[in-house]
Amino acid sequence: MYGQYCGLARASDVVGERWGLLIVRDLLVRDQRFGDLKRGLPRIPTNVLTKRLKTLEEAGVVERKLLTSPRNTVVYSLSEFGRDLEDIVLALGRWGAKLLGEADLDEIVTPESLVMALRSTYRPEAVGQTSASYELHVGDVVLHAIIDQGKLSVEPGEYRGAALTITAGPAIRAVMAGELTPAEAVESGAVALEGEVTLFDQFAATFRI
Amino acid sequence: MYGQYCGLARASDVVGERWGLLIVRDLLVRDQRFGDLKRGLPRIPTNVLTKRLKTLEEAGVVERKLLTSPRNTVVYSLSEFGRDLEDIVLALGRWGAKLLGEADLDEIVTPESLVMALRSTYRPEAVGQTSASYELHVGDVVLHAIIDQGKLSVEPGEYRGAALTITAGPAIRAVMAGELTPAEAVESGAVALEGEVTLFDQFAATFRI
DNA sequence: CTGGATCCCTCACGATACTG
DNA sequence: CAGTATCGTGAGGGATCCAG
Repeated sequence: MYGQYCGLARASDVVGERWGLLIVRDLLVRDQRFGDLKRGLPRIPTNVLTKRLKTLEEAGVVERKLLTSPRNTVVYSLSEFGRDLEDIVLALGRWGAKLLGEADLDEIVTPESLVMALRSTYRPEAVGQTSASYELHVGDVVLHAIIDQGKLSVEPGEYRGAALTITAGPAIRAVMAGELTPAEAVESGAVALEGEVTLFDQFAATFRI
Repeated sequence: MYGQYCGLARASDVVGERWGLLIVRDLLVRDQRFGDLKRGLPRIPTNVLTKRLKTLEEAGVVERKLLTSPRNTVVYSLSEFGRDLEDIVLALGRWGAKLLGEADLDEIVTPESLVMALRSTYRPEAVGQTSASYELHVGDVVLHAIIDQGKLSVEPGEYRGAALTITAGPAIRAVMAGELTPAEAVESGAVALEGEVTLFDQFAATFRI
């Protein structure tokens, strides 16, 4: 399509089209059904989603699995080749995060986007070999991050027993970008804490744009 | 444009549009004038190139410089922020290289694409602390790679005094992918060597898809 | 209800010609 | 050389509809 015999051109063909990498992002968090993807990417037309999934499948990035367990449904899953995109998606998300200012009013945050945001901004050197656990609420989105001896796991959903529960709006980005100190964020009411509130400083140091 | 408050979505806005990353690729090799970019990307319409350059400039990825030295001309150059894309472009090119089969007849190889191909497939562990220098000819494209104590430099153009000069077609990919042994490639005439021909084995081990 | 297919409209892209 | 102008086409956006 670009007329170039070049790896980057081939990659652009497969995952460089509109919506392509966002679909991969969501699949990196967990397997998804068609409707899940549509819910996570509300602005994508269904015909485009269908087309992208077909392209990705033909390129060996995505696998289409038929589930018979509850009833016949389709699940989309990344192949091993597709999973190789993880570091690239994380790096590109980290790069693009520097372009994030305030959120537009019509912009949403999804569980998948936030999970990848935390995974991409994680700084192992900030935590050393310590451990911690956070439950994060941003709007309706709930996810949790567990750091076990320096190893990070971020997943969607609640985590009972999190050491610290953080409730915030998109302003959480300002904290992660260092534009707002943790103390200021709490004071202004932009962030609410529950649990070991002193851990919030560590959170802000651990996830950094 | 995607309705998501997400770093990856912002990155897709800026460099994810058609031709975007290929323009960045070419600028990673060297500063380029409008005509240089057009020559390196023959299939891009000039109005699209104009638009992309404007988008990239507004995002702070590209800087537009006015040269007065020979005469008034414009040169496009990556900003520091734009240079941060280097590892991502290399990784994505490496990933996409796995999708490269035979070249289509209408596909071209440019100096920029080949330079980045070598940079992205370089395996430092294959050379250790040794040194070597290669001049590579693929079609009309000439470039050279110099490895000095394990440190790689790949640039367009000739290099007088290269230890080994390699002349090949797109089949050089098959060697780098391990589908063709260096010996087979030479025997079949797909690759011609000049200089320290025994170095070709090392070349094939050093640049690996 | 899920997993799409279809329709229609718009706009971005592609090709080419032209200008300061 | 560095774009701008014009115009045709195809892909994307949005809503609705349909089959299992």
